[in-house]
Amino acid sequence: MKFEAVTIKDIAKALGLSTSTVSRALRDSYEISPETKKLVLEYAEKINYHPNPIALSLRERRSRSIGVIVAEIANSFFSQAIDGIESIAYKNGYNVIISQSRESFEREQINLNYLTSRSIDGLIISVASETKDFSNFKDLYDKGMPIVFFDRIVAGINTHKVIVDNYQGAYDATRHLLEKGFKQIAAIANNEVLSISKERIAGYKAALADHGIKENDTLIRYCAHGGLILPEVEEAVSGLLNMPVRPDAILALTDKITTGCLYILKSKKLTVPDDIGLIGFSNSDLTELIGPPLSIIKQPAFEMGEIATGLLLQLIESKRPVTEFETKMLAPQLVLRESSVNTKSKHVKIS
Amino acid sequence: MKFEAVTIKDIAKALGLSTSTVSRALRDSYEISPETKKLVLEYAEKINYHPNPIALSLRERRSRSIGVIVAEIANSFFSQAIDGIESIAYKNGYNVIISQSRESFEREQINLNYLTSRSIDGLIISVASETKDFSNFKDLYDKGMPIVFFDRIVAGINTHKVIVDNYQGAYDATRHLLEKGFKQIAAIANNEVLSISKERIAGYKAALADHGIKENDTLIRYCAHGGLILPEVEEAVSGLLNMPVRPDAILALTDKITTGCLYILKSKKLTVPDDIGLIGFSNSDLTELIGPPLSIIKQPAFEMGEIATGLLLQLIESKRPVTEFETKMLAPQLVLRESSVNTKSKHVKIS
DNA sequence: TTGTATGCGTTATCAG
DNA sequence: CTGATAACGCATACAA
Repeated sequence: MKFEAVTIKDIAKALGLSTSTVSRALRDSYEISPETKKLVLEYAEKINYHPNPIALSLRERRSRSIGVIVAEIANSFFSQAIDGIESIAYKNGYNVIISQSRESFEREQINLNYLTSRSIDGLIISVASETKDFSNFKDLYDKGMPIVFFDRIVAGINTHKVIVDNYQGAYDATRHLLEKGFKQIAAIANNEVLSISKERIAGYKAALADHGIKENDTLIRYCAHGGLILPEVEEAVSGLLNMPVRPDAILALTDKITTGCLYILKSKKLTVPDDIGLIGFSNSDLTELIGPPLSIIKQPAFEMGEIATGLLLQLIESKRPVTEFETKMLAPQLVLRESSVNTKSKHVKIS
Repeated sequence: MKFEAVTIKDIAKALGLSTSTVSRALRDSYEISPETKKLVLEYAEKINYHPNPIALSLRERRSRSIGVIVAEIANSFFSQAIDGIESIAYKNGYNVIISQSRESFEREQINLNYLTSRSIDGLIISVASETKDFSNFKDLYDKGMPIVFFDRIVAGINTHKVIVDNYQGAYDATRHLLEKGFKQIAAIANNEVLSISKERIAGYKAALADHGIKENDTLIRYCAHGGLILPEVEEAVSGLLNMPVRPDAILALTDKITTGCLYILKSKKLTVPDDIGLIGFSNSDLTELIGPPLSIIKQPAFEMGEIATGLLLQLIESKRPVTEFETKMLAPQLVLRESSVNTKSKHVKIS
C-alpha cells in the first residue's frame, strides 16, 4: 500500500539489463539495438514507468517549474494573469508554483527565498505594494536567475518587464471624466512607491493639465497596503468626501480600490455618476454588469501572463542574460459604458 | 554570471571539514562540537547557504509541494479556494503547484500524470466537468497518493472530501424564488455527471416538491462543459425562454452559469426580477453590487481551500491511510439582496 | 566528535 | 551495442 514508484532499476532487474541500457532505450538513444529498445519500451509501458522528475531535476540542475509571486490570487487581475501564465507553462511542460505576498514585504521575501534556492528555473513577479527595497531581486537577478516582472515592475533591473501603458490608461480615464463634465477629479492609487502608481498618477495629471485644470495634490490619495483591506480605501474615500471642496469624481487606480470604492459609495448611498463620478481599473468579468453603468479600464491580464511566461521561458532556455533593456507594452482597454467601446491593443518596444 | 549556488561541499572545503560534519552542524545534529557548529553556521550564513530542496526531495522522497487541479484559475470560486490552499500550505512550508483542466478530461489526466510520478506529496482536486472515468484517481489513491477532493468530488474513493451542503444551498435558493412568487422555476446546472450537479438538482427538486410543485425535467438544463464558453449557457437560456410555457425564473447552479445568465439576460434586455427571476451560485466579490439586486448563493471557498489543505497535510504527514470515510460539510451562504442577509455556517460530519 | 561510504533515480562518460 | 562508474546535493549508518 506504500507509494512505491517503479524506477529504471526495476526495469533493469526484471529484464536482466543494466540501468544504463534501460536509460538509453527509454531516451531513444543512438546506439541501442532495436530489439532491446522495443523490449524495454514495452515493459516500461506495461508497468507504467514514469521517470522521477526530482531525480531528473537534480541531475539536470533544472526543475522545469517557474515561480510566481503576486499580491493576491483571489483578485481578478492576478488570477487572469496566472491563467495566462499557466497556459503557456503547460504547453511547454513547466509547472507553476504560486505564492502570494499579500502586499507584505516580509512575506514576499520569504516566498522569494523559498522559491529560489534552486527549486525554480525562473520567476515571474508583481511586487508587493509595501516593497521599497529591491536589492534582493537585484541580487537574485545578478546571480543568474531569470526574472520577468509584470504589472508592478522594478526599475534598475535590466530584465523583461510586462506592463500595460499605465500612463495612457489613466490619461484616457481622466479625460473621459473631464469630457463628462467633471471638474474636481480625485485619484486613489496604490502605494506611492509602486511603478503603476507613479505611471497612472502621471497620466492623470497630464490629462488634467491638458484640459487646463490645475493639479491639486490633496486630491490624490494613496493606499499604503494596496487597499487590501476595506478600511484603508474607506479612509481615502471619506477623506476626499470630507474635503472643504468635495471632489465630484474619483479615479480608482487599481482593481482592489475600484471594488472598495463601489462598496463604500454604496454604503454611503451615493450613486454613480449622479452623486459622484467614478471610473476605475477593473478586471472583474462582472464590472460591466454593475449598475448604474460603470466605465472601467481593463488590463489584458491573461495576455500579460502569457507574454511574461513566453519571455521567461525564452530566458530560461536560451540561458543568455538579457543584455538589452526590453519592455513589452500593451495598451489597456478602456471600456466606456455610456459611450462606445474603445478597444485598442498594440505592442510597443521602448528603449 | 552563471547561477552557481553554494553547497555543503563548498562549506566543507572552505572550512576544511567533511560534508557530513557540515551537514550535521546545519541540521543541529546531536553529536557535534559547539565550536564546529558555530563555525559552520556562521560561515553558512555569511555565504548565504540554502539547502538544495531538490536534493532533499530526492533523498527524503518528498517534495514538500502539493498539486492542485481546478477547472479554471480565473474563476472567483476557484481562485478563492486556491487562496485558502496557499495560505495553509505557506504556513506549513509547502509549495503549491497549480494547474487547470479547463473542464477537459484529457487535460486533467495529463496534469494528473504530470503532477504525480513523485513530484508532489499530495493532491487537491475538483474534477473536470467532462470527467466520467475516475479510475485514474482511484489507482493513484490506491498506490498511496494522499488526495483530497473538494467541491466536485468523486464517490467511491474513501478519502477526504470538502464540499458545501449543495443540496441545502439549492433548496434554500429555490425556496427563495418560490416565496417571491415564482412558479415555473428552471434550473441550469453543470455537467450532469458531477456530484455538485446531482446534489444541487436534488435540492431544487425537493424544494419544488415541498411547495407542491410538480417537477418538470424539461425545465432542467445541463452544460456539458460547465458553461465554460458563453454559447453553451446561451443555448440553455434560449432553450428555456423559447419553451411553450416560458419559465418565470432561473436557478443558476454554478458561478460560471450565473455570470453567463446575467450577460445573456442583459443582451436580451430582460431585467431581473421584473422580467424573469434569477438566483445563482456566485463567489464574485462584485455580485452584491449588481443591479437590479441579485440574490446569490455564496460558497465559503477560501475556507474550503483551507480545510482541504489541512486535511491533506494531515494525510501526508501522518502517512496513515484514511481508514474511515470522512466528509466535512459547510453550509453555503445565501445572500438575499431584497431581504436580510442570512449567514449561517456550520460543520457537519456525515457518514 | 568527526570522517567515509552509501543511496535517493537518472544520465553521461568511458570501457569493453 | 552494452555495462560499470561517477556525479547531481544531501543525510545517515557505520567506522574511526
